[in-house]
Amino acid sequence: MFNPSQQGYIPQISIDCVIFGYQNKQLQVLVSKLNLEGNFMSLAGGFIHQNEDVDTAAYRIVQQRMGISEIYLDQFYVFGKASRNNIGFIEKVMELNTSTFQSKSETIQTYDWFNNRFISIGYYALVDISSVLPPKDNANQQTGWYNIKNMPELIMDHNDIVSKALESLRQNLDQKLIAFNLLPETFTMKEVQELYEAILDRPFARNNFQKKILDLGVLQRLEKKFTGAANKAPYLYRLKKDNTN
Amino acid sequence: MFNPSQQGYIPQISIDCVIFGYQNKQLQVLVSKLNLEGNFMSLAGGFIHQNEDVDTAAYRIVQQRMGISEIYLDQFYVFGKASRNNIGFIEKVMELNTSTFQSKSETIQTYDWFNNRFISIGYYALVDISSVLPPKDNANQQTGWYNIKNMPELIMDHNDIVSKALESLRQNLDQKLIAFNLLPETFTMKEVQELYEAILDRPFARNNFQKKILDLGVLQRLEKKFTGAANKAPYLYRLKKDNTN
DNA sequence: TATTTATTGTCTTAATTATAGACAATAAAT
DNA sequence: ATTTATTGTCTATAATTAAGACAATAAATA
Repeated sequence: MFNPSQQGYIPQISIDCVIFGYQNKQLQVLVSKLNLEGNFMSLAGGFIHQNEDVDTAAYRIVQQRMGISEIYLDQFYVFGKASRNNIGFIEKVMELNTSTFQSKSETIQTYDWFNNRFISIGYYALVDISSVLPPKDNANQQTGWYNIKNMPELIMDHNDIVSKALESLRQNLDQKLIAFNLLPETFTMKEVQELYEAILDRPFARNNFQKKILDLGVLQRLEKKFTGAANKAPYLYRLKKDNTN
Repeated sequence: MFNPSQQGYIPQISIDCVIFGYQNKQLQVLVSKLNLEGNFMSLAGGFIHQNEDVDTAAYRIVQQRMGISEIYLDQFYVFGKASRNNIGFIEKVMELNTSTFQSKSETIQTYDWFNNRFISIGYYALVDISSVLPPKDNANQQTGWYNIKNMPELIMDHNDIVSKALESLRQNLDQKLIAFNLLPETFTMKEVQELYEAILDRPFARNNFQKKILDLGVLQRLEKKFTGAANKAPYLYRLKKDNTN
């Protein structure tokens, strides 16, 4: 984000990624606290190399952040307001980081390309939280997963980007079968239901939900899961590897 | 498109607009033959001024082409392959336009910015063909409306852009009620049905289609339309001005 | 003027899908 | 052996969608 040069990047275009995870029966978004004085919370973002597909750049940005390579990504919207620049953000940063940035004029010159108006391409990523390392910066305790219902204030228009990403995720949920990207390899039907309830923020009837999901024909039933609870054990499921089987 | 300078434009970003119309019971797309030797057919495209919203730029591009101001527009996809540049296109143009472009090296320098890799933001527009002037360039007879089922070969990846635009239009048709933007102010139910059949490329049962559309509650029934045909005259409808009424 | 013809608007019925209710199966605690 | 909480699946009901039927009608035809 603070690469002081735009060498090799396409100017005035950025990518912002809303990384969704699922934990504690709630949809979560990965937010990074920037390594600066002041409470600057941000989505995973970056720029596009001259010889790089936009999709590839988005993968790179999320991979660097998450340390995993198999990631579900969807491009969902372009944020293109003329007023969309980093000036207000940079000014706040300089105000609170006088020791880091010597003089205002020098800073403005160094980050000149960054002060430009930027068009941002929005992507959302769906990751299985349980398969990634706890995404804490050593320095920044506040970096991590935030409940979508209780997001902190983010820099620039990142809160709007999160809202639009959630809207798109909800839209696509039934057409593409992407929710399973938020779950571990194997899962129970109840976990699927709770995930759908978290994403769509509404309850489902257990009996009918199970039928609907099984009728999709994309799940493979595995052995029962040992829970230790004093009741019938649920089956584990996983996505069929191949639809032709 | 052939502005020889990028003065004031955001570099390496373009907008391409798929302008949809409806005529002869078929969905049509507006295609322009470029004012050059050779059969270069293109979508309506352009660039974004530094101080202009991306949405505003798209409106400007379509308005300049259509000569009308009330236009329905939707941003639908970003085309961002690294290989997406104009070099192959420019080379073909130069090959066929030796008198216009003196020397190859000079041309390449003049259009240097244009030879860059470009990221294009796709919009589709829905216009009422009957309310716009016949969009013929005086010089270019081939400029005009083309049946979506019989598109000519377009420059660069414009055929792919059309395909993706149609896909998005179909997706949005039921959620947003945008089809009426393709019809004149007043229309019969049969015309609505034929429009839906053209867009979705499948038949609808007349009785149930009429019920479905009327149940939306967005249409206002007007007087009967005189057809002169030896049968019952159909009602005219128009969109309700205000949903609260 | 009565009849015919083609199309429109709407009603009724059938089929399908979604929602709600019911209950046996079961894993461990009592 | 009984109790308890949860799971998987069945049946019954409601709602929606699709198919069939028919009267209304505008102008041509007899």
